Amino acid sequence: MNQNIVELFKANQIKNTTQRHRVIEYLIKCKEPVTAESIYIALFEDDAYEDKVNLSTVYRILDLFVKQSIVLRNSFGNEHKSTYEFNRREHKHHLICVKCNKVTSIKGCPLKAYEQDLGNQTHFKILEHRLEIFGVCPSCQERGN
Amino acid sequence: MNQNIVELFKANQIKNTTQRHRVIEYLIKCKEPVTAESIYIALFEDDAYEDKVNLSTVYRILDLFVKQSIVLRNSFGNEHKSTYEFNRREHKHHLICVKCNKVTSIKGCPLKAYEQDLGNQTHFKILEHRLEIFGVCPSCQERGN
DNA sequence: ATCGCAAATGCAAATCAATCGCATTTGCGA
DNA sequence: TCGCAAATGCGATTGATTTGCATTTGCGAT
Ligand SMILES: [Mn+2]
Ligand SMILES: [Mn+2]
Ligand SMILES: [Zn+2]
Ligand SMILES: [Zn+2]
Repeated sequence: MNQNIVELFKANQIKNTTQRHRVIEYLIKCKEPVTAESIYIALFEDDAYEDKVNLSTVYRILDLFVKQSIVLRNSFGNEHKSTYEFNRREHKHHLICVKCNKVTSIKGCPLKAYEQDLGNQTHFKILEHRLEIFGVCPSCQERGN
Repeated sequence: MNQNIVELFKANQIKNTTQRHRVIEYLIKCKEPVTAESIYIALFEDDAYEDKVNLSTVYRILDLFVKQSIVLRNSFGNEHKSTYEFNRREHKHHLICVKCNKVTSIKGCPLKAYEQDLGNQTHFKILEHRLEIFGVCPSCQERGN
């Protein structure tokens, strides 16, 4: 029973259930965004617990976490499935290899000034942005094609 | 029978069927990205033709157009459905109102230099990027909330 | 520590976008 | 005009996500 997670839930008024605990514990360990299905499988295969967490429950838990901004939901490229990642509260973007689909996080944002200008020009109140950059990763370049 | 479209198809070795003609004709008219379903409905309601185009056919036609780069496929935010737009061959981004979901196209790209740097740092071969900016449009700001 | 009960979960069925199999139709080169 | 590969219509299917409902569980109040 990870005490940091208990605190996190308390701070967000989230009831501390076994299932929620396991989901967020797993997401915190993940270095890159994962699908609901892959969370389900990972928890299923985790020998530390005997029970598996129902897939609908995984979805319901993720919805809750996203609503509370504990977790971020993405969907890259034109995939019609979502991926989820623990919200580490750092503004970042993603670099995606079009060959192997590997997702790399990149910190640092080149858009501060641009957003300012854009707000002035369009009279939108700019809130946030999403930037995905596509390319071929070093390994895939080596392998050719 | 729009002759420009006939030429466009010929140039891309696409057989000129009634259904394809109607789909691209409609997309060319659209100012913003639309879903497959909304194309289907628009064609269905178009009094200029008696027949409707089957939804599967709309999807197949869109896949073909996307493969040929005549049409671009997007999916905004965390929507798990795609939108399509005629490829006007201009690099652009989208500004999306988080209240009314209106999508506005914005031309001009602030990322040229950044992509260069990023390629050098990560050794990825950078190919393209997708930038979506979220905010509140002027009308929604007026209406308050 | 126990109780009560609203909230959370499990399971199966439903939904929604997108895709597919197959019988029928159609565009287009010969 | 003909022949036929390619395209379409239509119904069934898939894959991701959501929902209804009966059962279980966490946790505040006793
Ligand atoms: Mn940024
Ligand atoms: Mn750009
Ligand atoms: Zn790669
Ligand atoms: Zn708006």
